[in-house]
Amino acid sequence: MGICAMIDIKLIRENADFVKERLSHKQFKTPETVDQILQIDEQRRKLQQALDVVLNESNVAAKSIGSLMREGNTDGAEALKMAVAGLKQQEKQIKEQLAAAETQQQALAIQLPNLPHALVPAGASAQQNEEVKQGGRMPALPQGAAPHWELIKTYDLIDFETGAKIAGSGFPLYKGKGAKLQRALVSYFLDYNIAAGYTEYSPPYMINADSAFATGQLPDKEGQMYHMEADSLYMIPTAEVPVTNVYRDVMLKAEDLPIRMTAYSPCFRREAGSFGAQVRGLNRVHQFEKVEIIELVEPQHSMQTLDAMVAHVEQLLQNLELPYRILRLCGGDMGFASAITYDFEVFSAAQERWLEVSSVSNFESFQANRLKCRYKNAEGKTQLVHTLNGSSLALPRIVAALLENNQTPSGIALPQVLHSYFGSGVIS
RNA sequence: GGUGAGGUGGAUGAGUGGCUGAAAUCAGUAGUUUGCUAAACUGCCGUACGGGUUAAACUGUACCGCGGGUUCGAAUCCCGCCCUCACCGCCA
Repeated sequence: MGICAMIDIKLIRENADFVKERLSHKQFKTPETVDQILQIDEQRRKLQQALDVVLNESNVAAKSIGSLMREGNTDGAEALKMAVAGLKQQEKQIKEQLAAAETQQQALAIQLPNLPHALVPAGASAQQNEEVKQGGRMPALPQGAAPHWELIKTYDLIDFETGAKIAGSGFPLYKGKGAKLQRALVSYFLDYNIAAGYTEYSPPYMINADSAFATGQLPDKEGQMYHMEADSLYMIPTAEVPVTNVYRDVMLKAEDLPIRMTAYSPCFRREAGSFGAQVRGLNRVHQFEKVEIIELVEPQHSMQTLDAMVAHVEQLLQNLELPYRILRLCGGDMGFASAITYDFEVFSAAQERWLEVSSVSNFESFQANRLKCRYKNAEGKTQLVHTLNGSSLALPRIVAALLENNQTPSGIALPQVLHSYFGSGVIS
């Protein structure tokens, strides 16, 4: 078993200071981990070399014994067997040490998050995120406009109490026009993505540990996922996990790229410890609907692809006629596996709050390294692909904003693009 | 859940203890030939981690679903597990 760092071990060996500098941007608090990795790595390689020598001696001896046997020289073969007897013991001993070193190095290596891209602003928390753009028109709501949880009651769209009875708090029960609105949004989002060239997938909603590790949910976000202990499966926190894992352990050709996938799925998140005033209604739930886009591209194109994905999501928000802003996340607010992330927020006018509805990230080779998803580049060299993904879009907060921003005395006026999907232009 | 068959390189697929890192075919690739297209012929063509080199060459080790075991030596024998396929049972 090799060492599976998310960051290339060669980069750490050759440029430890650069790695530390970038990690500090991501608020990584223990730069000494890098030095520890280097130290263990050196040790590990020495052991590996020692083991190779011993194994080589065994292999050579075994071949000689084979020839002696074939010549009928049993005495010579027996003598050589005796002579070689000690090698086994040595082999066993070195193997144990090597395994220990590998385990140790692996344990350290998986603690390192992906390195942030040069564009990523410094900063420790959401306050330092950089607003790159605002768009859409702010609605002018009358005094006393209702927040979405009241509108949901008014139009009988979601029964939170019964959802709580069935499963627990944070598991909304959509009904009637609420359920239909969900379906309309999912269909519209998928069609919009398909029209842009993404291939639709409908993945498993549970994943095994290998898949969760490959995209970076394990070990970093173990506590965020629902775990089915009896079957060693996790409920997906996002379609990103099953869909990206389509290409785990796959060798691609350059002409296969880019690979562009979209998938609808429910998403399950424990959201442990995040109760409070800010989580009313649809602001934060344990189960929600989302449509995801995922791309696998050649490394030299990934930043351009990221921009294209951002533009794609932005257009979708414009089509929904929602006021939005785009944030470039600072190092401290970014995910573990991401090199650069743009968040999309819509303004939910009655709550007067910005709600995150999409997060578009370039993971560069971090996920691909864990996925072992590689391709042969133009020079015929094997190289890791770059992976990217984003939501287009997550439903509940879109629903919240649509309800709040479009409330009128005669009902909720839906944006034009949804009319055919919803079968009507208004929720009344 | 039961029974049976099977998991080998990018693909198909041979291989039941040493000369097999793995036949053959296809795909790929470099070249030769032919007036183009097509075809034919020849060479090359797995991955990972090391050593070595300016870079190569060269070289060590590991890998034939995964993990153990037997053996001087395992794709090949033994044990456990996973997965796939077929049939049966159960079931939306």
